[in-house]
Amino acid sequence: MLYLKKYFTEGLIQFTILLSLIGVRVDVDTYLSNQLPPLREIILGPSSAYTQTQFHNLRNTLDGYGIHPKSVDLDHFFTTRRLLNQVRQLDRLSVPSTELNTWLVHRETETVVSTSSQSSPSITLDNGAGLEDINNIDSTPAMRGGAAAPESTYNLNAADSSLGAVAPEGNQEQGNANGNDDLTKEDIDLIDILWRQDIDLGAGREVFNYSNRQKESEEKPGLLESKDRSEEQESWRNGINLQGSPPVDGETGESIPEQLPAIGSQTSLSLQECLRLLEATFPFGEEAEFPAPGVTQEISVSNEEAPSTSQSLPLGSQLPGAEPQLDLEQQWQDIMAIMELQAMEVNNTDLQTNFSGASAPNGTTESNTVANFGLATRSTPINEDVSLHQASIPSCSQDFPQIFNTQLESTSIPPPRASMPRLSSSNSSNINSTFGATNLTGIFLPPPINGSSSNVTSTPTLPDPFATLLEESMLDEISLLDLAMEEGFSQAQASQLEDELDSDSGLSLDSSHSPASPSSSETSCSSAASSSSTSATFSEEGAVGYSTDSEVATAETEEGAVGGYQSEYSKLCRMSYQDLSQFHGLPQLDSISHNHTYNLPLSSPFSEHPELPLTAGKKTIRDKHSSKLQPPQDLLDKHSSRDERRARTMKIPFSNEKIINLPVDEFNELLAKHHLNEAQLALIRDIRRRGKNKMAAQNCRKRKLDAIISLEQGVQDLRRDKARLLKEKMEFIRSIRQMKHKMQSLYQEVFSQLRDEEGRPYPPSQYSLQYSADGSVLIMPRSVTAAEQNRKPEKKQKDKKK
DNA sequence: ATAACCTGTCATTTT
DNA sequence: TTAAAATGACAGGTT
Repeated sequence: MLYLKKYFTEGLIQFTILLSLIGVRVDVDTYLSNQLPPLREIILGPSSAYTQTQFHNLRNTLDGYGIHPKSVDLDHFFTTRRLLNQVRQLDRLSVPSTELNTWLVHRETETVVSTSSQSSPSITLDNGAGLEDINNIDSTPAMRGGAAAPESTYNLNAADSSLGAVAPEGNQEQGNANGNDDLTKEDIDLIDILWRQDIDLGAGREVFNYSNRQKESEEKPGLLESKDRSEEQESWRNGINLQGSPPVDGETGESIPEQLPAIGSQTSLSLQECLRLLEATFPFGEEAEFPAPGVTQEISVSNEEAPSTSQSLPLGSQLPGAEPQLDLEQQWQDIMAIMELQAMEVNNTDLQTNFSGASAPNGTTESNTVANFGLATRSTPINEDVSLHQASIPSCSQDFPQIFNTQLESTSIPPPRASMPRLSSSNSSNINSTFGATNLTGIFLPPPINGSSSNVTSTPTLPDPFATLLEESMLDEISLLDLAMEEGFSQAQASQLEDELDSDSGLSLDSSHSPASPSSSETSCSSAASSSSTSATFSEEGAVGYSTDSEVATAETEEGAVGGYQSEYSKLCRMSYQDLSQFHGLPQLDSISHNHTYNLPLSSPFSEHPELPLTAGKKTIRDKHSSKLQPPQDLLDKHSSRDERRARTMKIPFSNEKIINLPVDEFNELLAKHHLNEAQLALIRDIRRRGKNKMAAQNCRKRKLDAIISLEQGVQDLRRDKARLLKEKMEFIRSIRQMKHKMQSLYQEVFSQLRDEEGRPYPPSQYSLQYSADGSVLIMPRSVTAAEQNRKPEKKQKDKKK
């Protein structure tokens, strides 16, 4: 056993080292802790869960993944674990409104992660599970190394909050690095109001094709970077301005200031920027002209944040009739889009650069902001890019629900037909093609991707403990299953990725199975052992009735029975090994067996000296090592249990086995048959009590292990179910998205074919199609639409279609 | 020498 | 109410 363990462990270590050299990250702990009892036991020894003290230990290995309770890292570990659990709850279906905030946090933290950790792209793929955690961790003294990045993220938050406060008061806390992660309801409402204003403005801007948006979104990460790194900022700005400004200027001219509501006039620069960013992010967004003071930093930050807020919040608010389910759905879409983008970004840095280079007419008046946008982070870490995309693309996916209200409205400049189809096509192409490039390897094989695509700067800033923590906490904690699920999540749209997804799901299933398979193997082991010892077990359990014939047979059966008790646990395997070894007479293992003498069938039931045969039976095994000089009696005593020795001393005329296993009636008869003194009777009763209790203890421990095993199995089953459900959800979301795509195209088609009384097409900037409750479609002026959204649905009908 | 583990035992509770 | 079973806690032995 020891040798096996040693060799096995060493082999694993060597193999792991080899894999790590190749670049494959191998996390042994994951596999060990992933409910692989046999494997774990082989390496680590018998299940620690079997120890009773472990049962009372909340931090036992079952949950602690092998961390010793006394470990110094334990608190840290559990803190991490708690945070991870919190984040893990994010993927629950019931997403409360606060969830939104969490996601915002997630994005920020992601930025942090990206800046700080280059070596763990896989983390970004997670649903942000580790991000928040990471963020928190980052705030710990040990992680101060990455302080710069978090600050920027907090700035984002601050800007965001200020953004929300813009309407009433203006920016107040822009630059502060406060922890205002959460959007208050007021903020949300304000954003919503702004959003509606945007729509009301009627200034269409369909010009935005997807590539533009994407470009902007890609550039956004640069904002964060730029803020953190002033030097790079300058140089980058210059270069970026060249790229980014032209498109922006083109767009600015189209705005319609007059229609701005009072709130619009109140809005400050940051608000404007926010709106602009919203527009950039959302194709349906309107371009509103606001006085543009020269504020760059905060603005850029706010811009950064704005999309994220607008993503989730305004959508729900903007669709008054939308059920909460839709909101959830959209949030899920957000998540999905985020994941997709992350996946995209990981592999598509080249595309990013291309996009940034290929500027499309993108209307923002302010060169500063443009410059910020233009910062297109070529040298920025991938993760940052990813985060940016998270901000932008999800919005794209989200705009679909609003197609009817907003998307076509905003085309004052470009020809709607051309722009819209292009948009959709580009969108789809991006989603499909780009995602097609997504690769699981990118997730699991961070090193090459990182090295190729992103700067090394972030890596050094990341302390080793941080990286270690990330990897361990993220990969181990979240587990391959979750990770795989998340990945599958991210790849939902790409049919091409289906295979990967499957393989991925296969991976996840494997991971989920791997725990199960071991258990199965374990059970098989146990079953084998139990099968071998089943009869023995029965004989023993039935031994209460107590009928054993031959000593040897009983001895073996008893031994087997002992193993059989625990056969179902990992321990059983060991026990069975023992038994086998004993059966084969392996000398080195003989000493392993403890004194189970009480279990040993002492002999023929009615033999006056049961111990002799018993000890003889055991002697055959043990004597090989035990001193040969010992007299038989010593051996007998030595290998007998205390009770046996006592019984022998007291000259009890029958075997302990009978004392223990006989039914009460027979036991009483037996006592009555013999004339025994008080001492003998007391001893016999003690022997019986202890023997019974001994078996009871064994059963009790067995039950404990059974319970633990069943719980583990239940956890595995639940994980599998979770993975399956998530996969199904992914598919549903994908189909919904496809349907929305179709809807969009149909909308365009219908709208383009509409003609007024004079045969002229309706300008998309002024009219939009609205669904009525009865299923008919109305074309309505934008103003009406906006007003309707705000209050009552008064319908000015024009044409009715279908 | 020590820690971890296993098993038996006792005291107590539960059945 | 009692016996048996169950269980927590501890001790001793083994690795």
